[in-house]
Amino acid sequence: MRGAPLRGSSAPLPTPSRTQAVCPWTPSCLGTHRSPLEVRLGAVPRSAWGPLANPPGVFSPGSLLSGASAEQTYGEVNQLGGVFVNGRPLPNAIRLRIVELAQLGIRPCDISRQLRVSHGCVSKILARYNETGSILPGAIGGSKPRVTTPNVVKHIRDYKQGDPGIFAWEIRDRLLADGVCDKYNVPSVSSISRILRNKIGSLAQPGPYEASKQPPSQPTLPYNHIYQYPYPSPVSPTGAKMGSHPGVPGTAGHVSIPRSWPSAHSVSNILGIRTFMEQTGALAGSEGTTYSPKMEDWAAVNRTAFPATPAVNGLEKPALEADIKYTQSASTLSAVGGFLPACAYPASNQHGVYSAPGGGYLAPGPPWPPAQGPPLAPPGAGVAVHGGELAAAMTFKHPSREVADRKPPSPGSKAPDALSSLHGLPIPASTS
DNA sequence: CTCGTGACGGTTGAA
DNA sequence: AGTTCAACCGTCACG
Repeated sequence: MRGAPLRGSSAPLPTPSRTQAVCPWTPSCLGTHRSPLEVRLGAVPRSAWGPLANPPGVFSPGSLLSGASAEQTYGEVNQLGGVFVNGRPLPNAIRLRIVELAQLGIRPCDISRQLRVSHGCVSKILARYNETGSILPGAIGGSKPRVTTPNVVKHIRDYKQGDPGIFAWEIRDRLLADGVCDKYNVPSVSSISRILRNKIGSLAQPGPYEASKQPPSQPTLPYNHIYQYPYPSPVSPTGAKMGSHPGVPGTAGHVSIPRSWPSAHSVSNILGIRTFMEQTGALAGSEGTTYSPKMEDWAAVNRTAFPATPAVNGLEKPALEADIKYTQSASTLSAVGGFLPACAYPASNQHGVYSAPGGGYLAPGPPWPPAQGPPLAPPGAGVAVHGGELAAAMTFKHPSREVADRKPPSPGSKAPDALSSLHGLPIPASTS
């Protein structure tokens, strides 16, 4: 009922949106799924990104536009004028921005308008962030890690052989009892039945299965592995590993983003955001081109991302620049406060900006204290959790909130403060 | 006016 | 190689 006919892609872009989107988002994709950072930084998860990865090169905005391939489509425009790719996650940069703005106290509805992202999406991202501490989208596609690993199948077979009359639920219990599986990865009764039927039905066969491929996946690392949410593994939290360098793919990678938030970083991000937005007025510039620019961005983003280290460096500059620009922060804030009209959406240059931020997340990995306040921190805590930075943010929050609320006609007035705060942000409490 | 929520159409990747 | 399935996505519209 609700979904009226309009459905997701609100307006079918005039452009042909058919074809598979090439993932302009690539960047996002990268970043998003799995360990974005990781991916980019180096650990490219094989296939997963494959498609995505390629695209970057492929779909440079230019190409997109060029329309060479006729249909490359890429985006659609939502009711707010924002460009999105149906089915694909928003770019990390935007996701990050959403969270940052929220932490600054900007209301979701305002964030939605500013970034031209549906409020539902903003709500979802913020909710997710509060729950998991991650701004990253979940893993798309694929299947959950198999629970019926060879080892499990082997045990099932053993149980069955030992007691041909055993019921699936009994097997299940035994798997748990024997520690073969834990409650999270124990196969369902139906799965066990299927195994009995398909794989063990013909008990005789020892099962090519066993030997065959054993996914490295140990039962123990079920989801998170793949669906990595940023849970900082309890271990990492110390920040030890990840903390240090973002450059490093590892776990840090994916989680990284959220945690990384280098305060400073965040600041820069914010700044970046601004710039990005402002600069880009782009979208505004040419709506028609809209996508392309975006794509570019993304592509750009990706790129930056890709070149792992180098990228980082590259990023930095941009970031810095951004910062510098931002010094003017006032504008930024003002922007925030004042809310640029829709045009704010940065379509194009973002990448520049983004990249910076993107790198940002990666790189700085400091203080985010996911450590204690892991992902799951309570919603309320969510923000607070961040500890230093976030805390700072929080602090700002109120203020900023005020700012936001006021949205006084004269952005300038307060905004500046806010920004400055932001700068300070990282350590407001501590430093200041 | 906000915001949470669910349906929808879409993409992705493993099986 | 192609299909199926299940996961996720963002948008939209409702309440």
